[in-house]
Amino acid sequence: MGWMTTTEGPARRRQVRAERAAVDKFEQRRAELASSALTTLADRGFANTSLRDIAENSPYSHGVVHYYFSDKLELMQHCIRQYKQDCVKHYDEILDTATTPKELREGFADAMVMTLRDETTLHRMWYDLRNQSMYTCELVGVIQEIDQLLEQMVWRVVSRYSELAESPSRMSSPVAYSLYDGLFLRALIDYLAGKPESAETLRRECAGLLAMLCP
Amino acid sequence: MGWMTTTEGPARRRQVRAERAAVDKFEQRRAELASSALTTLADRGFANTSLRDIAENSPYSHGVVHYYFSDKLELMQHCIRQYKQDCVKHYDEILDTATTPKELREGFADAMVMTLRDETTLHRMWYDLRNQSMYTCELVGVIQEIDQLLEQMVWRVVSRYSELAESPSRMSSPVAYSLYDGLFLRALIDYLAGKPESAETLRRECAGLLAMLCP
DNA sequence: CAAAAATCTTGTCAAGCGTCAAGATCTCTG
DNA sequence: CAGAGATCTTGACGCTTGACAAGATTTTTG
Repeated sequence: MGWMTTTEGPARRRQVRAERAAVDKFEQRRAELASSALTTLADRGFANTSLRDIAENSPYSHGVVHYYFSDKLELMQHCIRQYKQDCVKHYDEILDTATTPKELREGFADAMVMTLRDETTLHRMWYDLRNQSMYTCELVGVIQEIDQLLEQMVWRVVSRYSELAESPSRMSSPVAYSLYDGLFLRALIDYLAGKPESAETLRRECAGLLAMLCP
Repeated sequence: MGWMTTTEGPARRRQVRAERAAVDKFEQRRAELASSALTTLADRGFANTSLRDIAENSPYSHGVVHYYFSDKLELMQHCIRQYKQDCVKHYDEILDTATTPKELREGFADAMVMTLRDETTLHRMWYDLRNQSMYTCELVGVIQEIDQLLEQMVWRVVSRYSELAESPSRMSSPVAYSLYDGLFLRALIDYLAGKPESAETLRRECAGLLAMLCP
């Protein structure tokens, strides 16, 4: 046994390494294209994004898309999964650092406002894709994954707040998420409609809602 | 003076009537097309609806659209305004009939559930169009009109509830609307994803939120 | 280094889009 | 009823789309 048998000589090992490298490269290209797609989707919207647009925002030509993805839909799915990985990063560290209800309340509200300001178009895209999933059943699965992730994030905040405030939450996890989602979506729409003050409004509302959920 | 001068003889009056009839007919055709457009948008979505699709759901051929509308966008705008007229009808009568907090709470929750069940695709379309308005600034105006209408409707319910419960509301009008919108949108997504039980969940949540807003 | 495999570019295809214009058809007017 | 005007159909246009295939180019293999 061990790693030096007749069937696993140096040649074989080299081949394995090569295969792994090839796979990695393949996945890396897919990631690259998906990233270009995210950029494009963010500023042009699902309805107005063509595969050529996406390729133009990448180092490659339009034909390459079909080399790495079978379909426009498959690209979209990969796209959304990729978005998912970054979308709740900031929030968890707030949970760890906050030690008082007030701190958590304001930290969370801050984070929401930052998200609104710094990732405006990215979240516009999220809502656009989620809407698409109401028409395109192939997207339902991936969208649900992210929705779940976001719900869990909100719930971690709410239940931690409940701990710190020593008061039980008055709402279930899905409801808490729906409410915060409603607030954020409204703020986003207003923000994009040319009302920058909606950011500060969102801050107050987020903090207020948290206080309301655990009186 | 009066209506029988030399310039306003029978001929003139007939002409006026004809003109009015022509105008009415013109407006009626626009309404007819807008209605077909609403049907089409509701089941195919903004991204997948062409002017030919719309014409196919109408008694006319595709060319006629450009006889009554200068533009696809103008049709959309007319469309949305038309949707607006029906979208909050049911709710006001609940306000008039309810005499106790419980009655209002359950009446309102009922109405929301009915809307979810009976006008599923129509409201999917509403969210689709509202999303489009984040990319297409020509739509912002009309969308805001409806958003305002919906907000006012929610606010009438909340403040009436506050009266009946003899307890001041803890939330502003925009916040109340955002929260209910969040609940409804979530229920709609789940409902369309094949979870009919989300209707009953929505009922409980709507009633619960009202109770929470005015403790 | 040469053959083979992987990767990328380019050009093409049919289909569908919004828009428009010419002319058929219907309706009203004098 | 004849002519005029309003209304509607039909077919066409230039363009974009997702998809694909043939071949150029690069990378890997023996």
